[in-house]
Amino acid sequence: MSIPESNRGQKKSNVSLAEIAGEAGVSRMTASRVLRGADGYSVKTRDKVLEVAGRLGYVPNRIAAALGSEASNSLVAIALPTLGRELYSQILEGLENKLASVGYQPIVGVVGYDDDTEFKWLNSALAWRPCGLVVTGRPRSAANQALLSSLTVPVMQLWNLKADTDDGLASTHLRVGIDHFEAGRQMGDYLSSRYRGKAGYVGVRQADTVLGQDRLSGFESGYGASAETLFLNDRSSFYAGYYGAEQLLSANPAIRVLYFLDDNMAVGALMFCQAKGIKIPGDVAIAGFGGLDIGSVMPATLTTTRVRRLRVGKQAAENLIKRVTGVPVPLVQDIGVDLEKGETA
Amino acid sequence: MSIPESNRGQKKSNVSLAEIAGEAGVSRMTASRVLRGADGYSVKTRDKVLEVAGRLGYVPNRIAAALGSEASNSLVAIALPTLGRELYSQILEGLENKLASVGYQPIVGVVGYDDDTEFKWLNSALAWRPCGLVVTGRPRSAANQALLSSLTVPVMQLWNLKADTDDGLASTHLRVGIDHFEAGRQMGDYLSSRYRGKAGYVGVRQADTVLGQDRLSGFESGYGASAETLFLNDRSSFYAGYYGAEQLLSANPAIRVLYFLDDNMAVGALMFCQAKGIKIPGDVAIAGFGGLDIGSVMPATLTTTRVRRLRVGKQAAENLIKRVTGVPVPLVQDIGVDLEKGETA
DNA sequence: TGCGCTTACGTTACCGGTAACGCTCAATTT
DNA sequence: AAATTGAGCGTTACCGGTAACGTAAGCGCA
Repeated sequence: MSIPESNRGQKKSNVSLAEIAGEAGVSRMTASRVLRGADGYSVKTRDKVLEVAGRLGYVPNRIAAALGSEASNSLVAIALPTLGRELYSQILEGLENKLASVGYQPIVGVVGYDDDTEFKWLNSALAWRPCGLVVTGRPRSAANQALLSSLTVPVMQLWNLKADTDDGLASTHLRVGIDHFEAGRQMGDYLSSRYRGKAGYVGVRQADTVLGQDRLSGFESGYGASAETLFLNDRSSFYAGYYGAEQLLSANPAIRVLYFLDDNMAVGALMFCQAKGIKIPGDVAIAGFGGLDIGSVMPATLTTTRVRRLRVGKQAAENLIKRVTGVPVPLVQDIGVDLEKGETA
Repeated sequence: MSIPESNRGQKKSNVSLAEIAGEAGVSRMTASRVLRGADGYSVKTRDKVLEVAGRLGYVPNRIAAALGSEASNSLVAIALPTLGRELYSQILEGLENKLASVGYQPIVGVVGYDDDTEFKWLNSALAWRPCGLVVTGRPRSAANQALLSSLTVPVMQLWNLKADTDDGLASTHLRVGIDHFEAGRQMGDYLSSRYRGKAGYVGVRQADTVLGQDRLSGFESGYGASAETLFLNDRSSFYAGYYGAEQLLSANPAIRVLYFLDDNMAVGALMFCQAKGIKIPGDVAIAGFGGLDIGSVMPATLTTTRVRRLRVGKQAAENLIKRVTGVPVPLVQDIGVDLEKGETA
């Protein structure tokens, strides 16, 4: 079964274990052992097999391997609400970095905040029998809760740490992220130490889901007063912040402190105030969340909560893989945040 | 806190075709036909099989399907240089949207601009026998060129349209993206119609690769003069633009027009100029590339080249899938760009 | 010399699907 | 009435690996 001389180096994906074995004069099983780095072969055999595999350009077939032994699937399914903004795309970068470094491959899905989309995606992703699943923590429909709870593969819940939000994840599911209530509380606390007066908050709502509710609650708790709120039916964006600030401030001129869902919006608001001659932080103090790069080059550096997004992804991947491979790992891991005291508040 | 052996539970998805078939009183093959939507069964049989599959919560095993028929792999491997910034993450979002809508799954890899990383990733991704491959067009090492050229699955080259850049992609490979030379030329042309004087350009270099070279060439061609250039060994960022503008302007005070690798950097430069009291566009005109959202809320709207990033991804996925399924498709497709005449130039 | 233990393999039986082909039987054609 | 057809379904043989088990040769040791 040797490959004709003329075919060398072509059609890589046609080279199978059987061909390697034939060329090397051993059984398929022996070739398999050598190529997997299992033991049970002599140095001579190993060298011969590796030589042939290298010469023929053998690429192992993970599909067959995965079918053959249920345990050897190295696919990790990752569902993210969105990718277009820095937050989740950097988390994904962290996830991918770590996964790739230990030989795993991510299957990625963008499922928004819609239960139905998520449900469908989960089903098609599970058809690949991933060895692990990554989702973001959030309230879920009963169907999705049931599906996630019925799984035997490890599930990692990203970003949201709180277990008591009704996210339908069983207590065996892993969590890596931050405590959003605490992040909001910290910011509210800091602002209340420097300013008095009415607080305002601008966030967004997507598919009937209000994003960042825990942070808002924490903020109000820390600030010691409830905030005037405005929820835009939109994605978070610079423009949403610009527009939101305009709306909220004109409706509530007494607002002294403005908190935002994230830095994109806070920067937009900053631009709005700058355009309108509203003094920051003299007239209105502004705070965001996330610690995006843009904050650091603004005319006034943004007061925000810095989150190590790459780190969240890496740690999530690491813990998930540990669980997959049977290494003990903490159920919940808090990455923590840093309050960035900028010039806008 | 750690739960070592919780992996041991019952497998939810061990419902196999055989069980469905048994329950429904038909052969595996018939159940397979029904579940795949192939033909060759009666309405009665179909209803029975579907009922059983629904009741037992059958999730098809794509791994087995892919092994069984070489053609049925619905995995698409996607290699991106980075994910943290808006550009590639939005392209990925577009890719994923389209792929998911037609039942395909993306396997994602972040390979930077390093040939070795890309080579390793390609090999591990190919082990999943994807039905298509997406990479970004750029100069490649001989090994990577050879690998890509030896493949029998369709390859989609993203972003860079030019065929004559030494990217090692065979002429059968698909391309979707924009003409970067033309985009630069257009901008240079526009700026030369409004300003005279020395031009400057700030870009970045990563892993010995100068990014956006074609745009720079086009820009110089359109502007009618070569530019003072500065290449930072860094990722593109607001801060890089801030710093780059500072460096280049102090070294060449005569610069009248500043062009940047992308909008992130242009915005950073804008901030620098604003901080230093340099009038825009009175003293220096600034132009970026990409059309990021941030540009539209700046105190002065950014002059830039708008690119529909989501569209690039969607179209790339669409063309690739067409090729995979044998539908005729243009080899090269230009998404086009729009010159955005803002207030900074 | 015979017994057990290793080492280094080979054999067999799957994993869960699908392609290819074959069979049956009722409806239609000749 | 015999021949032809095709819808509907079953059988067989894989796909390319891996787990589990079997076995022959070599070695130490009683």
